Amino acid sequence: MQPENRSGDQVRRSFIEEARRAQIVRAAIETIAEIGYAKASFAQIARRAGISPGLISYHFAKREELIMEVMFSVYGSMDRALSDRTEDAASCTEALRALIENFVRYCADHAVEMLAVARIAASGANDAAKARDWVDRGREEALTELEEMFREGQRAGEFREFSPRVMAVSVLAALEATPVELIARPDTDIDAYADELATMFELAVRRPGD
Amino acid sequence: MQPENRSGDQVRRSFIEEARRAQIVRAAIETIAEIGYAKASFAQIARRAGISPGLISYHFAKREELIMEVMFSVYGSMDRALSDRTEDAASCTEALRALIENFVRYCADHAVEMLAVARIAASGANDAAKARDWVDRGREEALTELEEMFREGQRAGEFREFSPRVMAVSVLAALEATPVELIARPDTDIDAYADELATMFELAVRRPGD
Amino acid sequence: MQPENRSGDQVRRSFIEEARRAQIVRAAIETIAEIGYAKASFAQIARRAGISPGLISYHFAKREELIMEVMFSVYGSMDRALSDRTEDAASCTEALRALIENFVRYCADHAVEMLAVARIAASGANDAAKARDWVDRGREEALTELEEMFREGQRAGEFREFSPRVMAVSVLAALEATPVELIARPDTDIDAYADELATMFELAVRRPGD
Amino acid sequence: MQPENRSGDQVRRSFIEEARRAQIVRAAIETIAEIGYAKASFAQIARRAGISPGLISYHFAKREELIMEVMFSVYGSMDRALSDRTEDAASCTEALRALIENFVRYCADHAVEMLAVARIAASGANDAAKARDWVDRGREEALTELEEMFREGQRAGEFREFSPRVMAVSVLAALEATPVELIARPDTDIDAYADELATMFELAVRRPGD
DNA sequence: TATGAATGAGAATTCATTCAT
DNA sequence: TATGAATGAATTCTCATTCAT
Repeated sequence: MQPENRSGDQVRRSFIEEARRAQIVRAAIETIAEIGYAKASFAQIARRAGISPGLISYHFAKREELIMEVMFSVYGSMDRALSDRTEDAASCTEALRALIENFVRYCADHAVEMLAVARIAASGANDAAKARDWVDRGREEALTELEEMFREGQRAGEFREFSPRVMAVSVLAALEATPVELIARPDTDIDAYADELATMFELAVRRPGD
Repeated sequence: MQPENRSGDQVRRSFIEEARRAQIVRAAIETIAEIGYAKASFAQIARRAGISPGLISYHFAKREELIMEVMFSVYGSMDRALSDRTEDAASCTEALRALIENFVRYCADHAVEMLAVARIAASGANDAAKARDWVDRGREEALTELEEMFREGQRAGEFREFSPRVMAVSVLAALEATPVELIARPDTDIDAYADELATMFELAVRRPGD
Repeated sequence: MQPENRSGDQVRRSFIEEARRAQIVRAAIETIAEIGYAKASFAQIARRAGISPGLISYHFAKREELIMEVMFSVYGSMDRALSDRTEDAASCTEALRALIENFVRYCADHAVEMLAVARIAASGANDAAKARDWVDRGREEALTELEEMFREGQRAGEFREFSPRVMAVSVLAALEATPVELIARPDTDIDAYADELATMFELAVRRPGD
Repeated sequence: MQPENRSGDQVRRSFIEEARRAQIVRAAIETIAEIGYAKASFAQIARRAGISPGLISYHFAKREELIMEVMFSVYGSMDRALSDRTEDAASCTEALRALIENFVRYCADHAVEMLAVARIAASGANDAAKARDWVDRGREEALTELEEMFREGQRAGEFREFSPRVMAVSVLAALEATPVELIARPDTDIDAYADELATMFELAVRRPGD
């Protein structure tokens, strides 16, 4: 669901270095989710990680690199979680439901990460420009895949006639709105939420009368 | 669709001052929409307006005040545009369609403004905190109104049983996704887009079999 | 009690111009006394005078000029008030008492002006440098005159032996502390205050046993 | 002689950091004493300390914090120096003399510091407001203590009848005038100055005929 | 004369990044 | 590797002063 991975960053890194990088990325995610991108200075992130600000620069050449690592980390994990499970769908309707339910459940377990990347993408900061472009490309790919799925469902006579693009945009918007809602209302029944969403779009795409 | 207006800022302002303020607000909106909130410094905004950076401070006591004026300006105009037209709906279904179509058409005419306020709200910046709170309150009100509309439709037997909250969140998300889509694809047929969106949610809410 | 007057500012000024200048000087004095030198911007002074900030610059070439006019105005009036009355003293003791009592009474009537010039002199601001120098020269002259008075009293056998300089510094300090005290405690009985001060220094200077 | 010390700023600081802070405080004191509060910008202070302006902000969150540190530093040292020595006075007369002499001697050794805090207190600047309040409270306390001492001397029949308040104000004024005088006349004989001042006020307070 | 909008020169402050240790 | 002190660039904000009206 995301674009090509990190170009050619085939840098050999020791185990300990990888661990530090992961720790810093984790601290960055939490800090951004909690206080927002603009206030997530190296000082804040370092404080949360229990290290010194200089160490972040030691491990990441530029702030941009750290932010991109956040992206790779979050979307990598998300892609792994979602891709396994959407394959074996018997119909487009089932595939759509599976996609929505899996995504919502993933959000429930990773709301902080989702919030962090959303904040990065939304921030107009210079350091986040590359990340934003990357997210935008990823979003466009996701939209294309969704459109393709809708077109297939229409070809198969499973879905009614509608604009695959508008439907894709709306499904994606509804999905992306989930983390904020789950954080705002932590008591939300996840399965019910997922089912509501899936049902809503099932009704929106199915042939009338089916 | 937005919270109470500016408390008691009944400052008398000359015509020329009002014009300048409007010009600066306009330049701020365009700058934020184009290069993002974080990069929209006074220097950038002033450059676009063809004035000196100091003049912005001359007209707006704090950056926060400028940002709030952007909010008031955009949402004020939006409220005026949307409120007139949603009243006279014969049914909840019609009301929902009217709301969606009006909103989409408004977005088509004011995509830049909508993008700017979205970016302000998403920015974690300190100067935007008040604006973000204000938008959040407005969004919560909008959700409540939508939920109420759905509940009424359900009471009236017009809508099927579903979670008003999830539906409201999804409708709002789809609406809020519109400006980005319209800017990304300027050739989009607005009326078609609005109709697609309205139909989609009509099908999602109506009683099965109707 | 003050140094040579304004060097060569023999500018002819119309009556109306003099009136404006006086009005601005008055507003400056009140503003500085009330909110302090640092916050007494042209905007503040103009607001109090009911005019526009630009008009101050129209009448005073530099801020420094306005500040100097404040000085001339306050010390001019003070000199006039004090000089008339200290002449006809029969003894140094009487002269000292007359000086102290006259000064205290003058302070009581002009506390605001005295506070303003004190604040100007104490402010390290660039614009106040000339005024500060001028006050310093005036203070030095005043000290010299006091010292001379003490020496004369000592020569005449009226005063005990003491350091005229230390006594002069202390008398001046006590006098200069008066405005602040009178403003802090507006209910102070002026005549009693003046008498206390005069008596205190009479006892401090008189020959023991007298 | 000063109000309660810094509330609860028990921040752990490394040795090197403490040293830098002290160096900056020192540079601030000297700069303020030399060129005045208003001109003592971070740039000036940093130039004197041989560091970059940003480093001051690195060590002190706000300008106000630096200014308060100047206050704590100066008055802390002063309180330590004065409190030890005024306790064991056999009479009020002796206590008064001890107070005056100790203060003058302290001023002789710390004229620059005394000048700096006086300038801070006199500056109307916003950043100095807290310091000014603090000094004002301290001054009021000092006056109260002096008044109390005078009242006690009067009750004991040691002092004549006079207004303790006026005497306290005048003594404090004379003391506060000392640093300026000592800086203006560096050759002043300190012990003689102290003795003159003490004698002056002894004569002013003692019962006539004693 | 008078206005008040406009400028431009500082000011403090924030922060990624560097570097000596 | 790690620290955290230090730098320097960028930003907002303040104001005397200027200038078109």
